[in-house]
Amino acid sequence: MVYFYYIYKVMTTKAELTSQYILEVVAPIFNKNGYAATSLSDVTNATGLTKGAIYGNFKNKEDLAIAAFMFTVKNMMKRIADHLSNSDSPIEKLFLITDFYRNYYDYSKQLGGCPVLNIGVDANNQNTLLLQKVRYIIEKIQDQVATIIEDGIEAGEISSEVNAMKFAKRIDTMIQGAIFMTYTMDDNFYILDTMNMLDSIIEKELRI
Amino acid sequence: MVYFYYIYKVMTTKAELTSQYILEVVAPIFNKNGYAATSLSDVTNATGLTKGAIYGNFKNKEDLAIAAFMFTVKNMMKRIADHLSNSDSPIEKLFLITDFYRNYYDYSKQLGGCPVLNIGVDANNQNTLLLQKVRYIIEKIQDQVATIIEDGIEAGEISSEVNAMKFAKRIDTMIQGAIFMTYTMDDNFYILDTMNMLDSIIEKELRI
DNA sequence: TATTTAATATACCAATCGGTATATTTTTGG
DNA sequence: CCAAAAATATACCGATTGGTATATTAAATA
Repeated sequence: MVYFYYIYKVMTTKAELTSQYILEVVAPIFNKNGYAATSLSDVTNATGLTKGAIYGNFKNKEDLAIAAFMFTVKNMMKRIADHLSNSDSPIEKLFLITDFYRNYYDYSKQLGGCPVLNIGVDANNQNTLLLQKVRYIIEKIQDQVATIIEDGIEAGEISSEVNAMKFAKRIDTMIQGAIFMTYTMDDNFYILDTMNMLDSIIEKELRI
Repeated sequence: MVYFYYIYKVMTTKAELTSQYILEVVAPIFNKNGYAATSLSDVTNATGLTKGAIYGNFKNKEDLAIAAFMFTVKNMMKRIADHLSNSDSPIEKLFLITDFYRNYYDYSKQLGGCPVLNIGVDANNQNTLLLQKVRYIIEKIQDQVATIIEDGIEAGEISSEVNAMKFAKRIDTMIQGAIFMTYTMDDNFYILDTMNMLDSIIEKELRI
């Protein structure tokens, strides 16, 4: 069998290539179904591999689920970072965040839904390790938003009276609520309306 | 065995009494764990009953899960209705809603979490019947909030320029986001901060 | 190309899954 | 209190669960 050697050189082993492939295929399934509702048959059927291959690359089901969550989240956060690179202005970056989430319903469907929402709810009172990962990601996202706001204050774009972290948490909370409602009701109104609302809040309460 | 006959007269059959008992015990378990992660052993262990009793009162696992969800939601909505009866003023009722949710974290923990959030996420792409029930409840809640706003407009308490349904959806979206964040991060800040925010929005954008 | 090593497939494990047919017990109405 | 009916318990079903030990195959090295 022939591999892409330039990738192969970076990945070094075939198992790492297989691990990557497994995650690509399996991540949306775990994200969509949740941990308990995803069986190893689902995994082997979707990948076309056997249990031997799966357990050769991942310690157990939990290990695979965690890796799948991190895989999805890293892709998503890279995508957001790319989008935010479209402006150097902190306040414009905030508008780019709402802009990103206006297309989030279509985009996240490919991932099997919003990983933070789905795994956050699924792991609560179920899987401690997975829940820890979700919390870590939420904190990371909020830190990044808070940093943008602080940069905006330093740059003189945003009022210095704003509590950056508190505001970042508010933005995050409203976005997650909108995502939940849009998915549950299958209605993009919630995301679009919330992003409009957030834009006007940023305009009124943040901009100097 | 001796029953409470005054209840017994209302309930007529012993099976209905048992059904009620099963739901009381099982509803928090389904709400906490989700459908797939709740097994019939969980149900029989928690109730101290056997499969015969469970399947004598409910058609199957799905039927039981739906009944459990409706049981929790009806209790919750009665509780909200009771709380809102503390005022006759529509705008005061809106403040009573945020007031209710300020204590929601502690209260809903007894239920095994927020049923709308938990089952909404769990049933998405998994259980069609259950998802339909969740949607029905969300619409019902939003209709009730919209009616309060419309009553407020009629009573001259709320600006007539407000789109009642749109505003009700916004309130609902923000509350659900706050609940998700508070549960996932195990931090009541999100609910408390969001309720403060909602209060000031009601004050600024609704009150005449 | 031969040999070692890594990766995957196969076959199997006990335990548990949701569900059911039937036996037993409990409750009900006369 | 007794017979009929309702409700619950028991014992079982095939299928599937996550996981593993071992056999086989593919890949890397020399």
